[in-house]
Formats: sequence, C-alpha cells, structure tokens
Amino acid sequence: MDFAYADELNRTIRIVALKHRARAAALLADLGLYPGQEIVLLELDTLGPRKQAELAVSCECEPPTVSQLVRKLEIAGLITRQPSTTDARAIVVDLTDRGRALMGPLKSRWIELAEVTAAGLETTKPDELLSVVHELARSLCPAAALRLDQRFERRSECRQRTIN
Amino acid sequence: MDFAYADELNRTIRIVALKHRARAAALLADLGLYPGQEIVLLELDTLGPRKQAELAVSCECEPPTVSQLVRKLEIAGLITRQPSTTDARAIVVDLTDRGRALMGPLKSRWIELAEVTAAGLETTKPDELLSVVHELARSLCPAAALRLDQRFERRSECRQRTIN
DNA sequence: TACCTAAGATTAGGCGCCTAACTTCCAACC
DNA sequence: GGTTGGAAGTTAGGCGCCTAATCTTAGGTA
Repeated sequence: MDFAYADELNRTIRIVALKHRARAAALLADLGLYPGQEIVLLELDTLGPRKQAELAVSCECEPPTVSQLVRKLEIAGLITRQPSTTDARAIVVDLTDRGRALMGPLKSRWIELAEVTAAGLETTKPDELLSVVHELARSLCPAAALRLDQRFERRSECRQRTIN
Repeated sequence: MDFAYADELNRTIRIVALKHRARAAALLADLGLYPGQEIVLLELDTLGPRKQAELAVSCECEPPTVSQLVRKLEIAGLITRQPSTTDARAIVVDLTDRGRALMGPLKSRWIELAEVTAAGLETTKPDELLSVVHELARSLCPAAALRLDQRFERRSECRQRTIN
C-alpha cells in the first residue's frame, strides 16, 4: 500500500471519528449527557439490568471505564448500582425511572445523529454504507464485529443475502 | 430512519473509531508516541514549519489541544517552538533532527495501520472504501472534508471521474 | 494617537478512555 | 477444608480532546 492512500484513509477515518463524536456530544448536551454515557443507557434499556463486567463487553470498553461511567450516571440519578445476590463481587446496574424517562429523547437524538451522519451520502446507499463500515469494524476488531452481528442478526443476514 | 438502522450505524462507527485509535496507539507505542501526536508530526513533515494556529486547522483540532500536544512533543525533543519573527503572538513549530529521524518509522507504521484497517475487506474495493468514508466525513463536517479534498486533490479527482 | 475588535496562545477544569496495580471474592482442586 | 488461580470491581495516573476564560499582540478605525 502506498503512503498517500494510507494517509488519506487514516486521516479520513480519524476525522469521521472526531466529528461523529462531536456531533453526538452536541446532541446529547441538552440531555445532560456526555458521549459514551449514552451507550450504557441504551445497553441497559435494550438488554435489561446487567453486571458491570457484562456492560464492559457490550459497550466495547474496559472495566475501569465502565466503572467511572456508571458512577457518574448514578450520581445523575439515571441508574442504580446494587450488589448481586448471587455473586458478592458483582454489581448489577439498572435504569431508574428518571433514566427510563430519558430513553425516549435519547433514542430520538440517536436517530438524529445517524441521520446527520448519513445525510451527505450521494453515491452510497444506506445498506452499502452499513456494509462498508461493518467490514471496517470486522477488520479492526473481529470480536467486536461478531458481537455486532449477534445484536443485529436479522439485518446482517439480509445484507449477507444481498451480497451473495 | 428507523432506530435499528441508526443504532447499528452509530455503534459501528463508534467501534471503528475506538479500535482504529487503539490500533494506532499500539503501533505508535514503541516510537514513544501517543495517538494524536503523529498527526502533528506528519503535518510538519509534509507542510513544513507552521504556526500553531495553522496546525490546529490542519490537524482538525482546537488550539488548546495543539498547545498541549506541541508542549509534550517539545519535551520529547521531536519539535522546536520558536516565536514568529513577523508576529509576536504566534509561535512557529518545526521538526528537530530527532523528529525528522522518526518520520521514516512513523510513516511505515501509518501505512501498517491503514493496511490492518483495510485487511478485512471482502466485498469492498479500496477506492470504494475511501469514497464511502470520505462521504461520511463530508456529511459530518463539510469544512474538514473540503480540506481533505485540497490535500489529496489528484486522488479525489480520480475518484470523481470514476464515479461520474 | 488612541482605541477597540479580533487573532494567537495559554491555563484551568472536565470528559471518556486506557493500562497497571490492588482488593475482594468465587470456584475448582489437592 | 485449606489453597490457589482467576474474575469483578476500584483506584491512581496518564493520554487526547474539549470549552471557557485570560493575556498579549496585531491592525484597522475614529
């Protein structure tokens, strides 16, 4: 691979990463959330109460990160942390009513973020976009991509069919 | 747009962002660099000595960020900071010999990062990959995408031609 | 000349994210 | 039943990145 291509690819991915996060930050700001926290909330909403260790896996970040995220979300009154009844080491995290009440607005911002992200597509179709980004994820972290596959099983099957 | 699509798109982009940065961190670690610093060095190498304000623009980050990056790179002995002769407010940053000596290894890691990133592509061709990611950048931050266009003028013209 | 807006840079403080090191507890094994 | 290896969680410290506020200087205008 030549340097020019590599440079452009790396730079562009970096910009997408930076700006996607910045957009998220702007959209989440008036909910009192910082980017990263929304993942935890969305996770708890769709999968139910979970131990922090499980959250770390499904949020694709390390235990210390989830530890801090969860602490601040608890202070904000959006989640509860209760020691597990079956494992004295584990802590089970769940949404509070305030947290659940936030999910509506949060989900609509989440959709808005994706819309803004895909708004400038001209030659690329939505399915193709998802396919390409997903291949990137698979390339950079097979384990994470696999977890994404499991989560979005039906859609990814559809994509497989249209590709083959 | 439905929530399932938005969720998958946002999550996947987030994972790509996280893992791309993690890969960069791993590759840069034994050069004594942290991700973010390489951009400054690459910038100085290709564009020559520049004021911090200019670096902030071309590195796509804010002045305080560049201020800290530059301070640490100076401590590391990779760059110099000298007050501008024409503007008493400005500081001109340049590579030292040690910094220049690092560019070879740095560029090869940069290529390696892009190779790893694109290694898992099956159905997507390199040009298509760049095109899609670039459309994402354009969508999220037109100004940044425009600056990328100027930087990689020839390649982006080629892409335009193959698309139209 | 004096003024005043804007630009360049820094500091302070906060966020997510990481690794390394530590504590507590589970569970399997001798 | 005591021992040991690993899992869950936290703390400490460091990184890039951000916004807001501050200071100094540049450069046009009254």
